[in-house]
Amino acid sequence: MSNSTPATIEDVARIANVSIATVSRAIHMPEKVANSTRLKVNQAIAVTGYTTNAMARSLRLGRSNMILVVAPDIGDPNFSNILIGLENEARSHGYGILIGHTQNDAQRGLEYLKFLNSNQAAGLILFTGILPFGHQTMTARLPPSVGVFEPVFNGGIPYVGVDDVAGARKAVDLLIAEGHRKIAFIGDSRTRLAYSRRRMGYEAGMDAAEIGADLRIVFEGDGTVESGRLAVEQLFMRDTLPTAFMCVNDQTAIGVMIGLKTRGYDIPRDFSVTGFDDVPQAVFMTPSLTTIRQPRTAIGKHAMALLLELLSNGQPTETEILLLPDLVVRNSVSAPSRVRR
Amino acid sequence: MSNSTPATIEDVARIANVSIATVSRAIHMPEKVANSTRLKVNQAIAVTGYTTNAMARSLRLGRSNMILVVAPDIGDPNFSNILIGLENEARSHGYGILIGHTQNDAQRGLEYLKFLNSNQAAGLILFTGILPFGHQTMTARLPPSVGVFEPVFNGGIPYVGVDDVAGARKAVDLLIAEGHRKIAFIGDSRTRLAYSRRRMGYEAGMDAAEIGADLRIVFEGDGTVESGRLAVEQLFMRDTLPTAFMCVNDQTAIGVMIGLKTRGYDIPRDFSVTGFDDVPQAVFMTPSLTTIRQPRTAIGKHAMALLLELLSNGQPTETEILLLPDLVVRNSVSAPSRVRR
DNA sequence: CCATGGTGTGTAAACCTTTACATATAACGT
DNA sequence: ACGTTATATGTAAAGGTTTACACACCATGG
Repeated sequence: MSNSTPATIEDVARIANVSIATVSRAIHMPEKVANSTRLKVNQAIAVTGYTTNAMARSLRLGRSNMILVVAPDIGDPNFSNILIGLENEARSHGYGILIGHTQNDAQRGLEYLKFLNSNQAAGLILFTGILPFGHQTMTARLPPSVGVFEPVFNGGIPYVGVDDVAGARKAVDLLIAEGHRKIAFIGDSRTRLAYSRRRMGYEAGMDAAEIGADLRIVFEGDGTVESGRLAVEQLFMRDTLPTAFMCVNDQTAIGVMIGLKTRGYDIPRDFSVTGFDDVPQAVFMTPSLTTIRQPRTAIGKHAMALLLELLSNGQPTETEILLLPDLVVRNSVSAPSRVRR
Repeated sequence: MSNSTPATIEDVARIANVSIATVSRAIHMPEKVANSTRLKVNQAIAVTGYTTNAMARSLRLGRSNMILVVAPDIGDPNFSNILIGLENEARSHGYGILIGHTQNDAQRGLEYLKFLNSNQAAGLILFTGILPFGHQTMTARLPPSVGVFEPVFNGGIPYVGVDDVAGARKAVDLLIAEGHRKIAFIGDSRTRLAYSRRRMGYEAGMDAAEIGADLRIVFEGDGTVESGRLAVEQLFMRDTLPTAFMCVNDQTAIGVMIGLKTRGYDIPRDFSVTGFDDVPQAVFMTPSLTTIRQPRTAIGKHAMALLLELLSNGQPTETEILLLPDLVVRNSVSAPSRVRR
């Protein structure tokens, strides 16, 4: 029972008085063994406390039951919730999850490539738009892979993300519904494709409301808190000001709010602000931030489901799954005040 | 080269014209093989792109090179940074990290126990004070293990944490140095041992300043935002109020600040507030929160180093490592105002 | 009664390493 | 020259599992 070495399939076979092949079958193809035998085997398993040695199994099968998740930054607030979705889905199908984070370092990426090459992972989930494997990327033999959030640069890898255009549209539509016309978009078209798409949502919303280019203000930031603050500074130097700031993400929105508060303005009385992502601190801001919530757990779940399908079928059913994010209304948006500047 | 199946040690042996044993030795005990041979082998490895099959290796060696990290909540802001420390240290010693989160569910815990029993992990890092393996805990055969943050209930498992007493002492000393005498401690003696220790730091600081029991106020909360808010409500109903709130963690401090702001008070002019942990949103509060920062990455690094030592030595050098946390001074503390209430 | 087929089980090979042991060669001291 | 020792390499077993193949048995249909 509490022996020093774990029980093997052979121990079970001896006790159940069958061959090891039968034990293996009783476990993995129960319908192939007689009821009476299956019973004996199960009892023997209970007695010995046997659990199958995953290493031996993986070796024999030529594939592991582990899936590698590679992310540039584990600390990213998006990450942990997506991970929950990934993990739940994986576990319910007998897979485990292995996490690697590259910190955008090609050297570290290579280690994961080696890891993959040594067959230690059956599949790969990528949290970055570019393969983190340095210059060997092109020749790399990858296991079935799925991208999260962004299409992976090297074609042929399906991905699961969020419909950024539709999400951004929800934000701009809210502002317009509240009566705003002159709405600034504080964006970032360089770092992430998702950010460009959010801009598209903004433009589409403005188009739909037939708000002309003269009332549109687009500030190119870089998605950081500081860039939001900077945007406010810059816009204040110009002549015309918006009544609302639609920000490409929550970080930027936080920066905008800091900038506005520093200048003594009240949000949302003087200016409305929206974000995107719903990071954890969004709810703790004063005022709490109206934003677009990433369906993080769902993204994880879908990504893993897609990967598992890939692992069994070999062919992806879909090459792109976009989930619809929700608008979270909090206190940073109101109707524009009549008396303004 | 880009074959369908990965190269094995046999391929390398054939090309280098040596036996597989020599290849294995050239890799793992280079000093045991002649220079010329080593060269041939290395070339052959380069040609074939060989990487050793981790599963076969683990099977033969009877242990894996993976370490399981079990945490109740991956989303915990403390988690990701500790993970970075764990991961860096592990990787530099040839180990990989596997993450499991139990969501405090015994069923899930059992799955990890099975996982451990099947030898898939060489060691275990526990992020919880209790073994998450349900009632089987007592009989469980565990691999070398290290706790993080808290001593693990089942004795004999060394742990790495933070010196909560000293950390709390820093907070109370700051308040006293600013001139506060009547300092309330909003605590939680039930859920985590760490929280009791912080209380001890508070008492020690008050003792050292010779502040009597009549000026000490202790409110028992439960470490949540809501309990902080509640504490304010309750204390306002009593006669005497403190000039400063020392909170057992940042969540509680956030609640206290919300409570005070709701009543129209200004922080830190009317009341000073301190937290503990330095969660990410602490810096985004208005005012930003003065708190005690957990040395998260260092905790991870030390925990893993201790585990690796256990894995090689078998015996822990130390049974408890306490790291000293830093005081982070922000804007939620000032001298008590003369005119009050 | 025999041919056929289905069902349940066993035998043994294969997956890829590592390493104890054996062996071959070289170096050295006498 | 020969025994002794050190050095370098090879042979083969072992680790725990899965599964193709073979086999035994029984039922069915003619």
